[in-house]
Amino acid sequence: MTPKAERTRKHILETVAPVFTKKGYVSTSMTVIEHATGLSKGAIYGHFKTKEILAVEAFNYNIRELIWPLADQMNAKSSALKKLQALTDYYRTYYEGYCMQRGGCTILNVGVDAKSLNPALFDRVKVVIHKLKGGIIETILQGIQSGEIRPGINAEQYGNRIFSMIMGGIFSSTTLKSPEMLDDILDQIDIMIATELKL
Amino acid sequence: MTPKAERTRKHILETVAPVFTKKGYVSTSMTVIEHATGLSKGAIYGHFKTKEILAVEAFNYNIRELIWPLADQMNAKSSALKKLQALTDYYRTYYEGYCMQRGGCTILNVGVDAKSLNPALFDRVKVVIHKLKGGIIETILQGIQSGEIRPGINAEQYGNRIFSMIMGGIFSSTTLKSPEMLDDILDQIDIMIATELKL
DNA sequence: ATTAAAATATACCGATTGGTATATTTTGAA
DNA sequence: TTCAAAATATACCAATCGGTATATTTTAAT
Repeated sequence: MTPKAERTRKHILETVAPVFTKKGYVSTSMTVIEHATGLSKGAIYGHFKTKEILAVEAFNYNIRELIWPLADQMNAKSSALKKLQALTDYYRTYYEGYCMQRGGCTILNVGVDAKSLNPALFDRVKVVIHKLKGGIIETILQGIQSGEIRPGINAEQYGNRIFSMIMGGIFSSTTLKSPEMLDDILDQIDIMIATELKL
Repeated sequence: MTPKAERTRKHILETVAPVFTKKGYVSTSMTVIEHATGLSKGAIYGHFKTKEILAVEAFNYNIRELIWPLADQMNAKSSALKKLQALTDYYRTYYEGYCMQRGGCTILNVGVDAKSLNPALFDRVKVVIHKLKGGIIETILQGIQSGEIRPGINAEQYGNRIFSMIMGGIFSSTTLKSPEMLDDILDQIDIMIATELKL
């Protein structure tokens, strides 16, 4: 790929990704994409064969920028409990740092939007959710092995709980425009970790 | 209104409400509505002035069937703790009883979908959420007054938590098609009530 | 049974949808 | 500087969008 093409491709993805997150797949028309990117349909279709493919790649772009920093922050810690702390800390800055700038939570919005509208995209969301949840579960298991977390703990159960609580907090915060609701849920997760998981 | 008109109006709303919930506002075209109801555009526009009005009324129809049974089940109990138990019990049968038959959770789906697509509808969702949350908060306050719940409890905080956890559980369950995730969150809420709220 | 009104169907409207064929411009190696 | 290839713009396509004017059918009171 030509350097110019690579630049344009990235430009399209980074300007279009938040639009898809905010407006959804169907409502983000090619005309909207033309205006947002300042490019013509010819240019856009030169880089992405269909709108559906563009939506999937935009989602992947969002996830790359969303999951990587989170994984980095978690991996920077060696202790399992500190990794979980890094998780809640990440989402404490999430609302203002990511959500507001990217048209909402990509996982939540695309998860709801693509379910019965774009099967390829919905499959991708499910994979990402499984990865995210899997990371939490793995951390809990690591904590059990290292003696930080109580051995009797059901890692998958708590992984599901933590994930669901974060998603619920994001839904409440974004629809009611009150970041405190997410913060409070994150505090609750911290308490749950300290009182139920911690050995 | 003529009895026939009233029947047709109800027929439209009850067949179209789950479609809007499932496919979202923009993707539910008038052609889709024609096929779903077996009626023509002429008939539909005879009962509802615009698509936006139809969507709002379909949402109200959904909520009427969603919130009323919940309110009934809660009001049937006199004790605050039993009212909260009725809340979690309601959502324990929710996934199979309502969600699956109505194209998903109306509050979650419309909350995400209408946010940047249909302001009138989004305002309605916010009102409904406030009512639902308000009912939980009121119940907690009643429990404090009756001596069932610890006096120091922040009712609004716990109301927000319970609501967010339910929404998060519904999101997880519906996107991953695993009802157990919602059930587990509901168990967690019960535990939270028993260990933190209960006097 | 008649009949005006109410309910519904038909046929159409301009605008917009995703997508494409082709013309034009831009790029970068020679 | 030249020039083929790559990138982008233009102009268009059929299909579908929400909505409406009008014709037809159905209703229900007389």
